[in-house]
Amino acid sequence: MRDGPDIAEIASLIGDPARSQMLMALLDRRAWTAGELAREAGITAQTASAHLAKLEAGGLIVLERQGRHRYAALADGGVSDALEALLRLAARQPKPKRRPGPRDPALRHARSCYNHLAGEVAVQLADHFLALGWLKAVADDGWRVTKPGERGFGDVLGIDIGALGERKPLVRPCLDWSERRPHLAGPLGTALLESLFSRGWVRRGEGRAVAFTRRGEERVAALVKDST
Amino acid sequence: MRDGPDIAEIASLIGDPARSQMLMALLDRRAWTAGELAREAGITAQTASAHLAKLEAGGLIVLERQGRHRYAALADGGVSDALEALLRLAARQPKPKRRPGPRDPALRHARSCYNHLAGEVAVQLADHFLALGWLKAVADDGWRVTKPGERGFGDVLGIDIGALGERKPLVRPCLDWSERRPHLAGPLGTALLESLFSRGWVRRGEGRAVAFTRRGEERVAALVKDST
DNA sequence: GGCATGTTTCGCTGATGATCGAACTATGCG
DNA sequence: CGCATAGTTCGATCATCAGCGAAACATGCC
Repeated sequence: MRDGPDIAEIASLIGDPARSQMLMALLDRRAWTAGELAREAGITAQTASAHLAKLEAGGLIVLERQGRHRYAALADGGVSDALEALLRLAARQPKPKRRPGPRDPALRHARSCYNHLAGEVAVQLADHFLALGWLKAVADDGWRVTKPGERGFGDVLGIDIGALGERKPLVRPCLDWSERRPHLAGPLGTALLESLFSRGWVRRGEGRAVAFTRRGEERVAALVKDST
Repeated sequence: MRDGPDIAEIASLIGDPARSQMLMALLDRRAWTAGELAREAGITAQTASAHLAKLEAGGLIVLERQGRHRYAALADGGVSDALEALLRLAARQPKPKRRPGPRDPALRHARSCYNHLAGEVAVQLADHFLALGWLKAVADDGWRVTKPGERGFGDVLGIDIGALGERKPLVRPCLDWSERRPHLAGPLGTALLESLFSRGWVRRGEGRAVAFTRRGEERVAALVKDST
């Protein structure tokens, strides 16, 4: 005799490691094929197929056939809200059993973390934005974009803060796995990575690695030096 | 080789039916003893003990010994945020396998749903507040308290809207299990139920039932008739 | 048509984890 | 001191479900 909706069913859908990894990948708001998600989660195609069917039945994702591919995407904003809330919860747990960081130097330097930038460079950029006063630390471990920040992100990086919408946390700190210090996540973090791609400052490398182009390396180095 | 925090671990903690039921109970922001939670979840004390240990290890709850009791409470607002996000996700799923509603007429009429009021009366009240313009429907299936609403809730029910704090959704619709129409949830829903208790309009009945006193029945009937 | 690729279905196996009975410890009461 | 109540630990059982191999199905390309 329970009242209200069944939260356990939804949570246990997210609670499987393979499924949660797929959902994390989908947080970038793009649609992924079943095969891509299988590879991302490190499972075979059969298993992935079963997982996708369950996620769809649970209303967490929508599936669309297109040719011989089947694209999956998060069902709506409510789903990403829930995932992000869980992410925030999970982020604050110390993880003693985890390795201190990626062994690959390229990964240490710059990599993608879901839909934003992580690694050495990402942490340096966060420091830089804070030092310039583009971001301000606010209560409860949060960050806020300042007025100068709105101008700065627009002028220097071509990011229109206003266009990012009203989503509650426009930017929030995400603890960097290798650096153990925060880098930018949230809509602004996503926009930052997209800006770097579209300006040709970075390219996708092996796996999660992100390779800086010569021009990108120079521009970012100049930015960071500027603030010290 | 995963990046970022482990969302699956947290989600699977919530994903167990017994544990999720305990967490739902704890959403009322009070501290419950281990035994109470065991009864609430319909499991034995041993099992509950194991669950509580896991929830604590996962950082979802905090435990405090006091004499021979052990009180459990949600760790912080981040946890209830995540639970509410999941609740919102779960609420929109049709549940064909579930019975249409409680058989007990008393339960149909008025009962508590987590920390707010549910049942016939609760839905009537929601209709009433909307009709009076105290609440306004806003985008994305939400509700907002209007200026007249702030005065009304204060004058008629003694609820100080300003004192409810800045928690993002001050009020949100919660689909009523028996009526299949929304009633008030969120901080305002909680305050409403508390107001009814403190004014002596309702008393706790058997289980989840809420019994209206003679005076309470009259006052609510007058309120609702007013708006038609 | 024939072939490669992407996806799904079927059947089985194995591991995880929830559950409870029983016994044990800790606290409060008289 | 006993006694009662609250909570925990231990061990064993049992159901659930992720996972994969094998084979089928679907689609696009030549």
